[in-house]
Amino acid sequence: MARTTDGNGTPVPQRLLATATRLFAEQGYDRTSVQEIVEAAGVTKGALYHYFGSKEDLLQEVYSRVLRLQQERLDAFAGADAPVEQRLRDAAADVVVTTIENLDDASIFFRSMHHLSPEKNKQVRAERRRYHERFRALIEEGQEQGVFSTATPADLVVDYHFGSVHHLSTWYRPDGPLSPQQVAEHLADLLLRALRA
Amino acid sequence: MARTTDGNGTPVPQRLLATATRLFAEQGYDRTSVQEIVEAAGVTKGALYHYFGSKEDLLQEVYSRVLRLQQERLDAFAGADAPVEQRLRDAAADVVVTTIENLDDASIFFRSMHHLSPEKNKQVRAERRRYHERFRALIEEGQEQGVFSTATPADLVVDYHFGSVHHLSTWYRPDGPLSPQQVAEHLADLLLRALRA
DNA sequence: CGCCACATACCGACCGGTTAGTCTGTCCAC
DNA sequence: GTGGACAGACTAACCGGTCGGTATGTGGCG
Repeated sequence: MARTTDGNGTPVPQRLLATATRLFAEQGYDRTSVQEIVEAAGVTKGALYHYFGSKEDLLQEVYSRVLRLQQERLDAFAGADAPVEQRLRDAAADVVVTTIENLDDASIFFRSMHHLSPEKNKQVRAERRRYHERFRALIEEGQEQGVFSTATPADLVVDYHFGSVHHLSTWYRPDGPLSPQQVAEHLADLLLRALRA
Repeated sequence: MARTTDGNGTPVPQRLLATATRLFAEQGYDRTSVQEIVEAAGVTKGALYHYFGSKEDLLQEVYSRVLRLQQERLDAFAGADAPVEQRLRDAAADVVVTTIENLDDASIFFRSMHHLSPEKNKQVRAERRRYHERFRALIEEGQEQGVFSTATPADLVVDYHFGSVHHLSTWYRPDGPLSPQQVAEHLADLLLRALRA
């Protein structure tokens, strides 16, 4: 029997990544020791360093997974065949839902960015900027068509919205009164109302 | 001659706190060693532990300073003699300016909260809730008077705005094109426009 | 004025504990 | 029997915090 699945059904690398994600979100990157991760995943350090080059690689994996997912979803919504205000609303609401559904990833993302080495950080920032710019383009499109106000620079509007998305991991609780979809609707509403020409 | 000022003009405790604030903001709490702090402040560990009980106390000092300041300012703006939309706008803009002017404090605040011990964390959260509720009351006042839309729960609006404030430490750069006041005007505008009845 | 008693401010060697990462060895599948 | 998939003991570098000691200042007293 291949050791890669051990007692559990999921292969070791995935299990390590999932465990690390949970622990990083709960305790923070620096407060989580490699020993803790491997124990929780039911393996030893040998296994971890067999699949990952370093503890930091584990963190970077979380980042690239999140970024890839969000970028794909944004591309889909932004490129849809609908009026720009509809496309922006859908994209804005979707990123809220996706963030809430992966709250662990989100809190790691915003809290532990500065733990990455300069090169990896640069890489992440670059990908993030691409995402940012895609979103901004959507707003600018609406401004040019006259359906969105031009009172506020598009850049700032993007940061305004992503600020609230970023903040979700601080206050949103799954057992609270609002479902992810409801929160998403409200936040998208606020954005669209702020943008009314 | 009193040693408290050593070669430098500022007294040792303040110097230690200022140095720690800068380093915590630059590298994060866990990544900053006590040794590093005392070296940068030009003293030794003996001095630090003479004035502070622990490394954590240093962090808590930052928190209580920020919270006290913001609460005072909010109280002043919220209790002013002006229409509610004016008071909200002023308060919303002021917290942006104050945050930008103390960006180090702000990034520590949001990034290192979970590094505080449970008791201290609870204390900080309680103070933060008071602040949150004061702000919410302002919005509810406007909603009751019919000048603000009731489409979005006041709670969520508060989190929406503070999300963007929180996010400032991620993207705002002093050498960017916008002054703190300009950013504050824009963000307050966005909030007020989103709230138009 | 001079001297002693004490407090304050700080130094820096040191301690127990923890950490990320390494390395050698074992075991099983093919 | 060869190579991938791990196990787990080990290391070297730190870490926060402590502690005995010292230099300087201050107030009381004769």
